[in-house]
Amino acid sequence: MEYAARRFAEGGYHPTSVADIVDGLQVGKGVFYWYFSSKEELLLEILRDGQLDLRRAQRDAIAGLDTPLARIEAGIRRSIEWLANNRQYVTLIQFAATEERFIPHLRRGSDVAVADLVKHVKDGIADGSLADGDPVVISHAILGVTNHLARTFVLQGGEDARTVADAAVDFCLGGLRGAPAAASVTA
Amino acid sequence: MEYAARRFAEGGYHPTSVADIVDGLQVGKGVFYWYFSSKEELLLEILRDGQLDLRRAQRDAIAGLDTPLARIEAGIRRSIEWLANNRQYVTLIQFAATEERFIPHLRRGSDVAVADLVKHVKDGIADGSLADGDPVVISHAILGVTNHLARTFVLQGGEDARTVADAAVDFCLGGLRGAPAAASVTA
DNA sequence: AACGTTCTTGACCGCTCGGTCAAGTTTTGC
DNA sequence: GCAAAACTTGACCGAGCGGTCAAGAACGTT
Repeated sequence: MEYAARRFAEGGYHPTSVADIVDGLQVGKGVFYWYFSSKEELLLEILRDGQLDLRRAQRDAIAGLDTPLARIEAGIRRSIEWLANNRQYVTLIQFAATEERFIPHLRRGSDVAVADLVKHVKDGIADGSLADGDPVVISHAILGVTNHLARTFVLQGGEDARTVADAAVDFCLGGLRGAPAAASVTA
Repeated sequence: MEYAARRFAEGGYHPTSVADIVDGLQVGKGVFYWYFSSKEELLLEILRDGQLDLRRAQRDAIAGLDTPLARIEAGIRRSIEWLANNRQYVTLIQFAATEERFIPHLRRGSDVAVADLVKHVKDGIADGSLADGDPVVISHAILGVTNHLARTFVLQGGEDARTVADAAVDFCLGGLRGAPAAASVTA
Protein backbone atom coordinates (compact mmCIF):
# COMPACT_ATOMS: atom_id res chain seq x y z
CA MET A 1 0.00 0.00 0.00
CA GLU A 2 2.83 2.40 0.74
CA TYR A 3 4.33 1.48 -2.59
CA ALA A 4 1.04 2.10 -4.38
CA ALA A 5 0.65 5.44 -2.63
CA ARG A 6 4.10 6.47 -3.81
CA ARG A 7 3.39 5.43 -7.37
CA PHE A 8 0.05 7.23 -7.43
CA ALA A 9 1.67 10.36 -6.05
CA GLU A 10 4.54 10.26 -8.52
CA GLY A 11 2.73 9.31 -11.67
CA GLY A 12 -0.84 10.32 -10.97
CA TYR A 13 -3.72 8.03 -10.09
CA HIS A 14 -5.10 7.34 -13.57
CA PRO A 15 -1.81 7.03 -15.45
CA THR A 16 -0.57 4.51 -12.89
CA SER A 17 -2.11 1.18 -13.81
CA VAL A 18 -2.75 -1.76 -11.56
CA ALA A 19 -0.25 -3.63 -13.71
CA ASP A 20 2.40 -1.01 -12.88
CA ILE A 21 1.84 -1.52 -9.19
CA VAL A 22 1.87 -5.31 -9.15
CA ASP A 23 4.86 -5.45 -11.48
CA GLY A 24 6.78 -3.08 -9.25
CA LEU A 25 5.91 -5.23 -6.28
CA GLN A 26 6.77 -8.36 -8.28
CA VAL A 27 3.51 -10.12 -7.58
CA GLY A 28 0.72 -11.31 -9.81
CA LYS A 29 -2.36 -9.30 -10.52
CA GLY A 30 -4.55 -11.81 -8.72
CA VAL A 31 -3.04 -11.03 -5.36
CA PHE A 32 -4.04 -7.41 -5.81
CA TYR A 33 -7.68 -8.29 -6.35
CA TRP A 34 -7.53 -10.73 -3.49
CA TYR A 35 -6.79 -7.92 -1.04
CA PHE A 36 -8.59 -5.03 -2.73
CA SER A 37 -11.88 -5.20 -4.56
CA SER A 38 -10.85 -2.52 -7.05
CA LYS A 39 -8.30 0.15 -7.83
CA GLU A 40 -10.66 2.75 -6.43
CA GLU A 41 -10.95 0.85 -3.17
CA LEU A 42 -7.18 0.91 -2.86
CA LEU A 43 -7.08 4.68 -3.13
CA LEU A 44 -9.84 5.08 -0.58
CA GLU A 45 -8.03 2.83 1.83
CA ILE A 46 -4.81 4.76 1.39
CA LEU A 47 -6.64 7.99 2.08
CA ARG A 48 -8.41 6.59 5.14
CA ASP A 49 -5.13 5.34 6.56
CA GLY A 50 -3.41 8.66 6.05
CA GLN A 51 -6.13 10.73 7.60
CA LEU A 52 -6.26 8.43 10.59
CA ASP A 53 -2.52 8.56 11.10
CA LEU A 54 -2.37 12.34 10.82
CA ARG A 55 -5.15 12.72 13.32
CA ARG A 56 -3.42 10.39 15.76
CA ALA A 57 -0.20 12.36 15.39
CA GLN A 58 -1.99 15.60 16.14
CA ARG A 59 -3.79 14.18 19.12
CA ASP A 60 -0.48 13.01 20.56
CA ALA A 61 1.12 16.37 19.90
CA ILE A 62 -1.41 18.38 21.83
CA ALA A 63 -1.80 15.97 24.71
CA GLY A 64 -0.95 17.68 27.96
CA LEU A 65 -1.02 21.22 26.61
CA ASP A 66 -3.53 23.27 28.47
CA THR A 67 -3.97 26.57 26.70
CA PRO A 68 -5.90 26.75 23.42
CA LEU A 69 -3.12 28.73 21.79
CA ALA A 70 -0.49 26.18 22.71
CA ARG A 71 -2.69 23.40 21.35
CA ILE A 72 -3.25 25.18 18.09
CA GLU A 73 0.43 25.88 17.70
CA ALA A 74 1.40 22.30 18.46
CA GLY A 75 -1.19 21.08 15.98
CA ILE A 76 0.22 23.28 13.24
CA ARG A 77 3.76 22.14 13.90
CA ARG A 78 2.84 18.49 14.01
CA SER A 79 0.84 18.81 10.78
CA ILE A 80 3.74 20.23 8.87
CA GLU A 81 6.08 17.65 10.28
CA TRP A 82 3.69 14.87 9.34
CA LEU A 83 3.20 16.20 5.83
CA ALA A 84 6.97 16.34 5.41
CA ASN A 85 7.22 12.69 6.38
CA ASN A 86 4.24 11.58 4.31
CA ARG A 87 4.63 13.51 1.12
CA GLN A 88 2.62 11.07 -0.94
CA TYR A 89 -0.59 11.90 0.87
CA VAL A 90 -0.45 15.55 -0.01
CA THR A 91 -0.61 14.85 -3.71
CA LEU A 92 -3.14 12.09 -3.24
CA ILE A 93 -5.51 14.21 -1.21
CA GLN A 94 -5.17 17.00 -3.71
CA PHE A 95 -6.01 14.62 -6.51
CA ALA A 96 -8.95 13.10 -4.69
CA ALA A 97 -10.42 16.56 -4.29
CA THR A 98 -10.65 16.87 -8.07
CA GLU A 99 -12.98 13.94 -8.69
CA GLU A 100 -16.54 14.09 -7.48
CA ARG A 101 -16.71 10.47 -6.34
CA PHE A 102 -13.81 10.82 -3.88
CA ILE A 103 -14.92 14.05 -2.26
CA PRO A 104 -17.38 12.52 0.22
CA HIS A 105 -14.60 10.27 1.53
CA LEU A 106 -12.25 13.21 1.88
CA ARG A 107 -14.81 15.32 3.66
CA ARG A 108 -15.41 12.71 6.30
CA GLY A 109 -11.77 12.99 7.32
CA SER A 110 -11.33 16.71 6.94
CA ASP A 111 -14.53 17.50 8.80
CA VAL A 112 -13.12 15.74 11.80
CA ALA A 113 -9.87 17.67 11.57
CA VAL A 114 -11.71 20.96 11.31
CA ALA A 115 -13.97 20.07 14.21
CA ASP A 116 -10.95 19.41 16.41
CA LEU A 117 -9.40 22.72 15.50
CA VAL A 118 -12.66 24.62 15.85
CA LYS A 119 -12.95 23.43 19.42
CA HIS A 120 -9.64 25.01 20.38
CA VAL A 121 -10.35 28.19 18.49
CA LYS A 122 -13.64 28.52 20.33
CA ASP A 123 -11.88 28.02 23.63
CA GLY A 124 -9.35 30.65 22.67
CA ILE A 125 -12.03 33.15 21.80
CA ALA A 126 -13.87 32.39 25.01
CA ASP A 127 -10.88 32.98 27.23
CA GLY A 128 -9.86 36.09 25.34
CA SER A 129 -6.57 34.85 23.93
CA LEU A 130 -7.93 34.98 20.38
CA ALA A 131 -9.79 37.76 18.64
CA ASP A 132 -13.47 37.33 18.02
CA GLY A 133 -14.65 35.81 14.74
CA ASP A 134 -16.30 32.78 13.18
CA PRO A 135 -14.35 29.82 14.56
CA VAL A 136 -15.00 27.68 11.51
CA VAL A 137 -13.66 30.30 9.13
CA ILE A 138 -10.65 30.94 11.32
CA SER A 139 -9.91 27.23 11.50
CA HIS A 140 -10.01 26.91 7.74
CA ALA A 141 -7.73 29.90 7.40
CA ILE A 142 -5.20 28.17 9.65
CA LEU A 143 -5.45 25.00 7.61
CA GLY A 144 -5.00 26.99 4.44
CA VAL A 145 -1.78 28.59 5.63
CA THR A 146 -0.44 25.37 7.04
CA ASN A 147 -1.10 23.19 4.04
CA HIS A 148 -0.02 25.73 1.48
CA LEU A 149 3.26 26.56 3.20
CA ALA A 150 3.99 22.89 3.73
CA ARG A 151 3.31 22.13 0.07
CA THR A 152 5.31 25.02 -1.24
CA PHE A 153 8.35 24.97 0.98
CA VAL A 154 8.68 21.56 2.50
CA LEU A 155 7.48 19.39 -0.37
CA GLN A 156 8.49 21.45 -3.37
CA GLY A 157 11.25 23.63 -1.96
CA GLY A 158 12.81 21.00 0.23
CA GLU A 159 13.18 23.35 3.18
CA ASP A 160 13.35 22.33 6.78
CA ALA A 161 9.99 21.48 8.34
CA ARG A 162 10.81 23.33 11.56
CA THR A 163 11.64 26.59 9.83
CA VAL A 164 8.46 26.46 7.80
CA ALA A 165 6.44 25.63 10.90
CA ASP A 166 7.87 28.69 12.64
CA ALA A 167 6.77 30.88 9.77
CA ALA A 168 3.30 29.32 9.67
CA VAL A 169 2.79 29.81 13.38
CA ASP A 170 4.00 33.41 13.25
CA PHE A 171 1.68 34.24 10.40
CA CYS A 172 -1.31 32.58 11.98
CA LEU A 173 -0.77 34.34 15.27
CA GLY A 174 0.12 37.78 14.09
CA GLY A 175 -0.95 38.08 10.48
CA LEU A 176 0.66 40.64 8.26
CA ARG A 177 0.74 43.32 10.89
CA GLY A 178 2.61 41.03 13.17
CA ALA A 179 2.27 40.66 16.86
CA PRO A 180 5.15 39.62 19.05
CA ALA A 181 5.09 35.84 19.23
CA ALA A 182 4.46 35.67 22.94
CA ALA A 183 2.80 32.32 23.33
CA SER A 184 4.89 29.25 22.82
CA VAL A 185 4.38 25.52 23.02
CA THR A 186 6.10 25.55 26.37
CA ALA A 187 3.61 28.01 27.80
CA MET B 1 -12.72 25.57 -24.42
CA GLU B 2 -14.98 26.83 -21.68
CA TYR B 3 -17.13 23.79 -22.19
CA ALA B 4 -14.13 21.48 -21.98
CA ALA B 5 -12.92 23.22 -18.84
CA ARG B 6 -16.30 22.70 -17.24
CA ARG B 7 -16.38 19.04 -18.19
CA PHE B 8 -12.85 18.44 -16.92
CA ALA B 9 -13.68 20.16 -13.65
CA GLU B 10 -16.89 18.21 -13.18
CA GLY B 11 -15.81 14.77 -14.22
CA GLY B 12 -12.06 14.88 -13.81
CA TYR B 13 -9.49 15.21 -16.56
CA HIS B 14 -8.83 11.55 -17.28
CA PRO B 15 -12.37 10.24 -17.00
CA THR B 16 -13.56 12.90 -19.43
CA SER B 17 -12.77 11.65 -22.90
CA VAL B 18 -12.23 13.68 -26.02
CA ALA B 19 -15.33 11.95 -27.36
CA ASP B 20 -17.35 13.27 -24.43
CA ILE B 21 -16.28 16.80 -25.20
CA VAL B 22 -16.88 16.75 -28.95
CA ASP B 23 -20.20 14.97 -28.52
CA GLY B 24 -21.31 17.54 -25.99
CA LEU B 25 -20.32 20.26 -28.38
CA GLN B 26 -21.98 18.37 -31.24
CA VAL B 27 -18.97 18.47 -33.51
CA GLY B 28 -16.80 15.79 -35.01
CA LYS B 29 -13.60 14.60 -33.45
CA GLY B 30 -11.57 15.95 -36.34
CA VAL B 31 -12.36 19.52 -35.49
CA PHE B 32 -10.90 18.97 -32.04
CA TYR B 33 -7.59 17.80 -33.44
CA TRP B 34 -7.61 20.59 -35.95
CA TYR B 35 -7.50 23.19 -33.18
CA PHE B 36 -5.57 21.28 -30.54
CA SER B 37 -2.72 18.92 -31.13
CA SER B 38 -3.72 16.71 -28.20
CA LYS B 39 -5.90 16.45 -25.15
CA GLU B 40 -2.95 17.50 -23.02
CA GLU B 41 -2.44 20.61 -25.11
CA LEU B 42 -6.06 21.56 -24.50
CA LEU B 43 -5.61 21.41 -20.74
CA LEU B 44 -2.44 23.46 -20.90
CA GLU B 45 -4.17 26.09 -22.98
CA ILE B 46 -7.08 26.25 -20.55
CA LEU B 47 -4.65 26.71 -17.68
CA ARG B 48 -2.66 29.38 -19.50
CA ASP B 49 -5.83 31.29 -20.30
CA GLY B 50 -7.06 31.16 -16.75
CA GLN B 51 -3.82 32.30 -15.20
CA LEU B 52 -3.59 35.16 -17.64
CA ASP B 53 -7.13 36.28 -16.96
CA LEU B 54 -6.71 36.14 -13.19
CA ARG B 55 -3.55 38.15 -13.39
CA ARG B 56 -5.23 40.77 -15.54
CA ALA B 57 -8.10 41.00 -13.08
CA GLN B 58 -5.71 41.53 -10.22
CA ARG B 59 -3.73 44.14 -12.06
CA ASP B 60 -6.91 46.06 -12.77
CA ALA B 61 -8.04 45.77 -9.18
CA ILE B 62 -4.93 47.32 -7.69
CA ALA B 63 -4.48 50.03 -10.28
CA GLY B 64 -4.57 53.41 -8.63
CA LEU B 65 -4.12 52.17 -5.08
CA ASP B 66 -1.05 53.65 -3.57
CA THR B 67 -0.35 51.91 -0.29
CA PRO B 68 1.04 48.38 -0.24
CA LEU B 69 -1.61 47.25 2.23
CA ALA B 70 -4.43 48.53 0.09
CA ARG B 71 -2.97 46.77 -2.93
CA ILE B 72 -2.63 43.50 -1.09
CA GLU B 73 -6.16 43.74 0.20
CA ALA B 74 -7.56 44.54 -3.21
CA GLY B 75 -5.62 41.64 -4.68
CA ILE B 76 -7.07 39.23 -2.16
CA ARG B 77 -10.61 40.44 -2.75
CA ARG B 78 -10.26 40.30 -6.49
CA SER B 79 -8.79 36.80 -6.34
CA ILE B 80 -11.70 35.43 -4.38
CA GLU B 81 -14.17 37.14 -6.63
CA TRP B 82 -12.45 35.75 -9.69
CA LEU B 83 -12.32 32.23 -8.28
CA ALA B 84 -16.03 32.45 -7.52
CA ASN B 85 -16.71 33.35 -11.13
CA ASN B 86 -14.31 30.78 -12.58
CA ARG B 87 -14.90 27.76 -10.45
CA GLN B 88 -13.66 25.34 -13.07
CA TYR B 89 -10.11 26.61 -12.83
CA VAL B 90 -9.79 25.86 -9.17
CA THR B 91 -10.34 22.17 -9.70
CA LEU B 92 -8.25 22.16 -12.84
CA ILE B 93 -5.28 23.81 -11.21
CA GLN B 94 -5.57 21.47 -8.27
CA PHE B 95 -5.59 18.50 -10.61
CA ALA B 96 -2.68 19.78 -12.67
CA ALA B 97 -0.61 20.01 -9.51
CA THR B 98 -0.94 16.25 -9.05
CA GLU B 99 0.76 15.19 -12.28
CA GLU B 100 4.42 15.78 -12.77
CA ARG B 101 4.19 16.79 -16.42
CA PHE B 102 1.82 19.71 -15.73
CA ILE B 103 3.70 21.19 -12.80
CA PRO B 104 6.25 23.19 -14.81
CA HIS B 105 3.40 24.88 -16.66
CA LEU B 106 1.63 25.71 -13.42
CA ARG B 107 4.76 27.09 -11.83
CA ARG B 108 5.33 29.51 -14.64
CA GLY B 109 1.99 31.11 -13.85
CA SER B 110 2.11 30.92 -10.10
CA ASP B 111 5.65 32.26 -9.92
CA VAL B 112 4.46 35.40 -11.61
CA ALA B 113 1.56 35.75 -9.19
CA VAL B 114 3.86 35.30 -6.22
CA ALA B 115 6.37 37.77 -7.61
CA ASP B 116 3.65 40.41 -7.91
CA LEU B 117 2.55 39.87 -4.36
CA VAL B 118 6.09 39.74 -3.01
CA LYS B 119 6.73 43.17 -4.41
CA HIS B 120 3.93 44.71 -2.40
CA VAL B 121 4.85 42.81 0.73
CA LYS B 122 8.39 44.09 0.45
CA ASP B 123 7.11 47.63 0.06
CA GLY B 124 4.92 47.17 3.10
CA ILE B 125 7.80 45.94 5.20
CA ALA B 126 9.98 48.79 3.99
CA ASP B 127 7.49 51.49 4.92
CA GLY B 128 6.71 49.88 8.24
CA SER B 129 3.09 48.98 7.60
CA LEU B 130 3.89 45.27 7.72
CA ALA B 131 5.86 43.31 10.26
CA ASP B 132 9.29 42.09 9.27
CA GLY B 133 9.68 38.62 7.77
CA ASP B 134 10.54 36.72 4.62
CA PRO B 135 8.38 38.34 1.93
CA VAL B 136 8.19 35.16 -0.11
CA VAL B 137 6.94 33.10 2.79
CA ILE B 138 4.45 35.77 3.78
CA SER B 139 3.15 35.96 0.24
CA HIS B 140 2.60 32.24 0.10
CA ALA B 141 0.81 32.36 3.43
CA ILE B 142 -1.57 34.94 2.01
CA LEU B 143 -2.18 32.80 -1.06
CA GLY B 144 -2.79 29.79 1.15
CA VAL B 145 -5.46 31.54 3.17
CA THR B 146 -7.09 33.07 0.13
CA ASN B 147 -7.27 29.94 -1.96
CA HIS B 148 -8.32 27.67 0.84
CA LEU B 149 -11.10 29.92 2.08
CA ALA B 150 -12.31 30.46 -1.45
CA ARG B 151 -12.36 26.73 -2.11
CA THR B 152 -14.05 25.85 1.13
CA PHE B 153 -16.67 28.52 1.45
CA VAL B 154 -17.31 29.98 -1.95
CA LEU B 155 -16.96 26.90 -4.13
CA GLN B 156 -18.07 24.16 -1.79
CA GLY B 157 -20.16 26.07 0.72
CA GLY B 158 -21.78 28.40 -1.72
CA GLU B 159 -21.29 31.44 0.49
CA ASP B 160 -21.06 35.00 -0.69
CA ALA B 161 -17.68 35.96 -2.14
CA ARG B 162 -17.67 39.32 -0.36
CA THR B 163 -18.21 37.83 3.07
CA VAL B 164 -15.45 35.31 2.55
CA ALA B 165 -13.13 38.00 1.25
CA ASP B 166 -13.75 40.04 4.39
CA ALA B 167 -12.76 37.09 6.54
CA ALA B 168 -9.66 36.38 4.46
CA VAL B 169 -8.50 39.97 4.66
CA ASP B 170 -9.11 40.14 8.41
CA PHE B 171 -7.16 36.97 9.03
CA CYS B 172 -4.27 38.00 6.82
CA LEU B 173 -4.00 41.38 8.45
CA GLY B 174 -4.47 40.47 12.06
CA GLY B 175 -3.95 36.73 12.38
CA LEU B 176 -5.47 34.89 15.28
CA ARG B 177 -4.70 37.60 17.76
CA GLY B 178 -6.55 40.08 15.65
CA ALA B 179 -5.73 43.67 15.00
CA PRO B 180 -8.35 46.27 14.23
CA ALA B 181 -8.88 46.30 10.49
CA ALA B 182 -7.73 49.84 9.95
CA ALA B 183 -6.65 49.84 6.33
CA SER B 184 -9.31 49.61 3.68
CA VAL B 185 -9.42 49.50 -0.07
CA THR B 186 -10.64 53.07 -0.06
CA ALA B 187 -7.56 54.28 1.78
C1' DA C 1 -1.35 -39.10 3.30
C1' DA C 2 -5.27 -36.66 2.12
C1' DC C 3 -8.22 -32.90 2.21
C1' DG C 4 -10.07 -28.09 2.40
C1' DT C 5 -8.70 -23.41 2.73
C1' DT C 6 -5.92 -19.67 1.78
C1' DC C 7 -3.19 -17.44 -1.27
C1' DT C 8 -0.84 -16.66 -5.88
C1' DT C 9 -0.17 -16.71 -10.82
C1' DG C 10 -0.45 -14.52 -15.46
C1' DA C 11 -2.89 -15.25 -19.77
C1' DC C 12 -6.89 -13.47 -21.11
C1' DC C 13 -11.29 -10.57 -22.06
C1' DG C 14 -14.23 -6.80 -23.26
C1' DC C 15 -14.00 -2.22 -23.64
C1' DT C 16 -12.76 2.47 -24.13
C1' DC C 17 -9.35 5.58 -24.94
C1' DG C 18 -6.44 9.14 -27.61
C1' DG C 19 -5.44 9.87 -32.00
C1' DT C 20 -5.65 9.25 -37.49
C1' DC C 21 -7.30 9.91 -41.99
C1' DA C 22 -9.67 9.53 -46.44
C1' DA C 23 -13.36 11.83 -47.84
C1' DG C 24 -16.38 15.65 -48.22
C1' DT C 25 -18.04 20.64 -47.49
C1' DT C 26 -17.51 25.56 -46.98
C1' DT C 27 -14.89 29.83 -47.43
C1' DT C 28 -11.59 32.75 -49.53
C1' DG C 29 -8.92 35.17 -53.08
C1' DC C 30 -8.63 36.21 -57.61
C1' DG D 1 -16.64 30.75 -61.68
C1' DC D 2 -13.16 28.07 -59.99
C1' DA D 3 -9.27 26.29 -57.68
C1' DA D 4 -6.80 26.33 -53.44
C1' DA D 5 -7.13 26.61 -48.57
C1' DA D 6 -9.58 26.14 -44.48
C1' DC D 7 -12.40 23.39 -42.04
C1' DT D 8 -15.39 19.25 -40.68
C1' DT D 9 -16.87 14.54 -40.46
C1' DG D 10 -17.06 9.91 -38.14
C1' DA D 11 -15.50 5.23 -38.98
C1' DC D 12 -11.56 3.28 -37.71
C1' DC D 13 -7.09 1.69 -35.30
C1' DG D 14 -3.63 -0.04 -32.07
C1' DA D 15 -2.75 0.23 -27.40
C1' DG D 16 -3.57 -0.24 -22.83
C1' DC D 17 -6.83 -0.35 -19.29
C1' DG D 18 -9.43 -2.56 -15.06
C1' DG D 19 -10.90 -6.73 -13.90
C1' DT D 20 -11.61 -12.20 -14.27
C1' DC D 21 -10.54 -16.86 -13.69
C1' DA D 22 -8.91 -21.65 -14.35
C1' DA D 23 -5.09 -23.56 -12.59
C1' DG D 24 -2.14 -24.64 -9.08
C1' DA D 25 1.19 -23.88 -4.79
C1' DA D 26 1.55 -23.52 0.18
C1' DC D 27 -0.15 -24.54 4.49
C1' DG D 28 -2.86 -26.16 8.51
C1' DT D 29 -5.80 -29.81 10.34
C1' DT D 30 -6.98 -34.41 11.04
